[in-house]
Amino acid sequence: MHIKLKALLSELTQPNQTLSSTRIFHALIIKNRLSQDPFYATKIVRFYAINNDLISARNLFDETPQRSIYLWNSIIRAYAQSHKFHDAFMLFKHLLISETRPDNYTFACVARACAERSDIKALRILHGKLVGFGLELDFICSSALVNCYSKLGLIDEASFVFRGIDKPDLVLWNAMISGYGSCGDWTEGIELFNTMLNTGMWPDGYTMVGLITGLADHSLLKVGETIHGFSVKCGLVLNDHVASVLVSLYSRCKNMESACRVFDSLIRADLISWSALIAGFSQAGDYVKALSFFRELIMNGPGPDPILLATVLSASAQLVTVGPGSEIHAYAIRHECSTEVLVSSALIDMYAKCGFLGIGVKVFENMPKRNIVSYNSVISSLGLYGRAPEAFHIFEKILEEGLKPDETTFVGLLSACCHAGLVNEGRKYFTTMKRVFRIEAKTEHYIHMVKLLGMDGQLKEAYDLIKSVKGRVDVSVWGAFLSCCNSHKNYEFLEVIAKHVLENESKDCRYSVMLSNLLAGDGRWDDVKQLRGDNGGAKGKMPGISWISDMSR
DNA sequence: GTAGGGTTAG
Repeated sequence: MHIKLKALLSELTQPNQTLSSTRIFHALIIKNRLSQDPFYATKIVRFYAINNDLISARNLFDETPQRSIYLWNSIIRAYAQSHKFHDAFMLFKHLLISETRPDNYTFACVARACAERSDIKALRILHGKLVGFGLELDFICSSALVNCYSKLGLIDEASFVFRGIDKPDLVLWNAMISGYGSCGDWTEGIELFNTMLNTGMWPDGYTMVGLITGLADHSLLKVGETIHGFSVKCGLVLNDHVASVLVSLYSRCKNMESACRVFDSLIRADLISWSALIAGFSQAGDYVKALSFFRELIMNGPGPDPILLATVLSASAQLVTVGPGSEIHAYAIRHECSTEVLVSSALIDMYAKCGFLGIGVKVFENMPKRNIVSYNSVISSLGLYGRAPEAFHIFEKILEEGLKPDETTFVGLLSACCHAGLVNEGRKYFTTMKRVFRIEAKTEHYIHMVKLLGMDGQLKEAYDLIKSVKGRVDVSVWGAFLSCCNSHKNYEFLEVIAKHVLENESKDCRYSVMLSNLLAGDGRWDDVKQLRGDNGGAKGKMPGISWISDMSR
């Protein structure tokens, strides 16, 4: 009988085993009176955990009198992995007062739970306990600690743990390198990488991923390319994980040519790589390509998930045609994920931007569960159509629900005020945001307030508001002010505006166009000519149309 | 004990 059970067990260990096969196995174990055996109990607990049946897992744990450390670890891990951290910690506490001694895996698992719930205090206590058990030099514990400390931004503590280890293994090196990577300290990461190579340790895919993940912007693209080149040169297999990180790196930097090249080299691209590529095209503004890759994925690739659907919906919103977006909506309905918060929020926005506010509102009303993003979506959408009172009403609902409005909520509200020309309401929300909700005003908020005041002719007030900003004022705020001065033909603030716009000249030529309009309005033709002649980089980009229209005015 | 993608703000 045992042999038969062992055979069944190995069959169950296959990745595609299900909850029902676990139940059958459990029943068999009970029938053979083996359920008291911690070995089988552990296996079944793990199977239940994989199938998200924590209740059965817990029942079995409770019913097993002899609890090996494997059994304890399995049930603790089961809770931790489904983010039931409180239960995981309670069990851990029970374990500590039981006769069983926790092992390195227990500490590693609980440490990870601390990191996932951002509980620095608990992690430190755990660290102390682990030292008490004499596990501070254990590779598994210390790599878990290095990971957790760096995930919580405590890179110095991570490095302290790392330096305490005499001859780190590859996983520990990788943990420390990716710690530096994830906190953006790529110079330290590369230095450590060199040290590692000097000790004779050979990198693997994890090392490369760790090195590259922190590189996010254009200035670091070269570094990424060098690392990419290094791994190819050293004959390191560009396994799909490394390749997918590269796809994501190149996509983030909007270098879609390289992203595609690496993507094509993938033997079998998984959902994450597809998503990185599609998001890359979308962020680079190539929405059509993003959607065509999405179509290809639907036909040949893995099934999309809510995250990807939200990405492609935002891409189709940018196209301002409802066709692609509603096709995606239909797809989402067919696959029963149209009511996911992520998907619905993107749907509301897409319908509103494509001219179908009503459908967007319907989607909102049909949502079984909402979060602040969904509320923000509907507020901005209503605002976009000038339906400010309804947007205000949604805001009240947020408060009734006990949700916390965020920065974006107020961007939406202020934009609604702008679209409806409600200066006093805008002022009120701006103050409430700062005083009641302690949200600091950001560029977007200032843009809307400046527009709101400026369009109402309160140019002096708008100017005072800009001057009250602590720190750097983004050129777009000056741009908003400039456009108000233009429409009121007010030349009082011309000099100060010109100063700020010209400082940011190369960034965006729209502002110099508007500035030349203002100058022209004031009859300062020499300045206009100078602006057109002396603006270096922006020169070629400056459209001639505003110039011509101003001359003929 | 180690890896990658995300919605709202015109």
